[in-house]
Amino acid sequence: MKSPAELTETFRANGLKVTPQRQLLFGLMHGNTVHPTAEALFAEASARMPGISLRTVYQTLTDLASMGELRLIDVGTGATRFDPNTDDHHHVVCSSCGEVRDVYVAGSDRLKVDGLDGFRIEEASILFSGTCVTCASDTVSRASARG
Amino acid sequence: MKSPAELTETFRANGLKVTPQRQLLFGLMHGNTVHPTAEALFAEASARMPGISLRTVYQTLTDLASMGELRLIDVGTGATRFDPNTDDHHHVVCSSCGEVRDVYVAGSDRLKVDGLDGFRIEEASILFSGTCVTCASDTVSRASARG
DNA sequence: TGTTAGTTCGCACTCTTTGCAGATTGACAA
DNA sequence: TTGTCAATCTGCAAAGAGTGCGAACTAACA
Repeated sequence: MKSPAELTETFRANGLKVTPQRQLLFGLMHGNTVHPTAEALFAEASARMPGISLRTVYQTLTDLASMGELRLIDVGTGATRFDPNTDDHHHVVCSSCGEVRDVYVAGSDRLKVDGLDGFRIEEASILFSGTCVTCASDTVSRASARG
Repeated sequence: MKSPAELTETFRANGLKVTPQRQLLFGLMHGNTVHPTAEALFAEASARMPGISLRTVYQTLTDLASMGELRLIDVGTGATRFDPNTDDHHHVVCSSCGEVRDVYVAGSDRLKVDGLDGFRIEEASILFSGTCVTCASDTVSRASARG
């Protein structure tokens, strides 16, 4: 995703207005690596700008996504997550706490794939799931406590 | 997924009852390759057993999934889809009509993956998305019709 | 400073799925 | 065949995640 300053340019160039709400969201998303949900972003935004609406958060996020400035990701935890990293990458999700991290995969061009006949493929996404360190150690702690 | 007869055994062995509703759903899912949603299955079931409730469809599907007899898949089209194919496989979804097909991938063990440090990975799923033949030809037809 | 088109916000509403509780009914024993 | 009891079924309410809409507001530019 571009920097807040660049996005300001881009928005104006596209006939879109740059409002305080949008600037706030540009800032909250820029360099954000936690893959927040709209609700999480709304909480952060509300802390800095009381009164901002969840509707506006969804609106702006959708706009950014349709401009290709951020990616919508669905890791199966219910709510869509937003990722300002537009590099070619994939994700890993902790099935316990839902934490999401970026994953880079090389060599996918050498995979032998069977069953795509008839499809014109536009995208391939790989989602790893497992347990993050924090949740793994929590489990160990609880196990020790139990026995 | 096991055959309806085998599932009957398994259910009884696990202290679960085999009701007409469940038998119907066993039959509808066995060998089913369309990856139906609960709603779609409910429609089929209703045609054969008027009065069956959507709640029961969800219940039974969830039971089968927790017994490992079918997989819950989320291709980002809104509703969860159910897959009786429990082989190690992946999926491709048509971004236009939502059709889902099974895909077999070999060589994934040779991928170079960066970013999984700290995670104990339990699963990796690959989701291809693109346009199916039907939708591709529809697009062509419409384009021709337009001129 | 005025005009106007783009925005914001809140509310109602859709969609998918789950929780609950009373009415039913398999499964097994007598 | 009958009885018992836990498992099930069904309908309805409700939760979570988004989206459509319209009135009030405001950024952008003349």
